[in-house]
Amino acid sequence: MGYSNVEWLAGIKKTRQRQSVLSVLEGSSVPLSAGDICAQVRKDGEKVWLSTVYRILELFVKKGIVTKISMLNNDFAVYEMNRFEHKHYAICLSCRKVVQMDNCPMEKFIPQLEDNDFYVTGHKVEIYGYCKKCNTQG
Amino acid sequence: MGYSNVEWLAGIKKTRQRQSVLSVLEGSSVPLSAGDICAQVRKDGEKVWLSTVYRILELFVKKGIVTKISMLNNDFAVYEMNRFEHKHYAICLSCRKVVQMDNCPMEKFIPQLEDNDFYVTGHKVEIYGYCKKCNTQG
DNA sequence: ATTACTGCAAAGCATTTGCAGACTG
DNA sequence: CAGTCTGCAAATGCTTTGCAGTAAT
Repeated sequence: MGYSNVEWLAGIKKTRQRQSVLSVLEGSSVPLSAGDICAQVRKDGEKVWLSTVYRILELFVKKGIVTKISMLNNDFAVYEMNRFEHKHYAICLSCRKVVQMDNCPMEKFIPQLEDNDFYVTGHKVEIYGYCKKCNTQG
Repeated sequence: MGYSNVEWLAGIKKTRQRQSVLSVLEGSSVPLSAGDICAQVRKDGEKVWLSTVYRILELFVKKGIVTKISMLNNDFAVYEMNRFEHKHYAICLSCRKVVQMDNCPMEKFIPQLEDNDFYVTGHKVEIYGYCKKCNTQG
C-alpha cells in the first residue's frame, strides 16, 4: 500500500506508524475507530500499538487534518480525514452500518438559542434508523 | 422534595431510588449525567448507588420516559425526561454550558442518503461554540 | 547527538455485571 | 412469601499516561 503523497506536516517527524495511520484514513470512505485503524495498519504489515494510534490521531486532530466524531451511544470515537467537505452520517441501529448523507440540514438553518450571544463554531448531525438490509430482514 | 405525581409505570416496583431518580430528572431543565443524578439524589437525603442509577436510567429509557443523549467528545452520556418536545442543545466548548435550542433543523429537511431505503427513526443534532460569557472573557 | 516518537504496561473513567441480602406488592 | 430491586465489589472496554528504549532529523 502506497503512502500519502500529501505534503508532510511541518515540524512533525515522519514515522512509519504515522504514515500508515494517515494512509489507512485516506484509503477509507467511512470513519474508522482507533481499533479499526490499528488492525488495518497491522494487516498492512506494519507494527503499531493501539496507544500509539491514539496519540497519532490526537496529533492529527490537533493539526486539523483529521476529524474526530463521536457516534451514537458514545461507545467509542471514530476518525476521518478532514476533507473539508462537510459530511454527516446515518447509522443503522441494528448492524451499525454507516451511511453517508449528501446534504446538510444546518446549511440554511439559524439556531434559536436561549443564549443570544452564543458564538457557533460547529455542529454535529447524526441520523439513525435501519438500513435497507436490516429493515427488510426484520 | 416531592415525588412525581405522574402515574407510576405498570409492572414496575415503586422504590425510593426510582422515585428519587425520576424526581431529579423532572426537576431539571438540562440533561443530567448518571453521576449528576446520583449526587443530587444523595443530596436530597436518599441513599443510592451509582450502578443502581445506571440500571434505573436504562429501565426508564426502555420504558420510553427518559431519553439518553451522548454529548460532545463522547465523555459520558446525559439523560433527560422525554417531554415529547423535540429538543436540541448547544454546548460551550470552554465551560461546557448547555444552552437549549428552540428550533430544529431537521423539521423540514429531507436527508439525501446513499442507501435509498434507509428507514429513519430519529436524529441527533448538536451545536458547539462559545457561550456569551466565555466568548467575552476571551 | 538531540529530541521526538513508540512499545509496552498500567492506570483512569464511565459503564456493566454478578450475587447475596433487602424490599415491594 | 415470591419475585424484583439494590448495595456493593469487581469486571469491562475505550482511552490515557508514564517511562525507558528506539528512531528520525
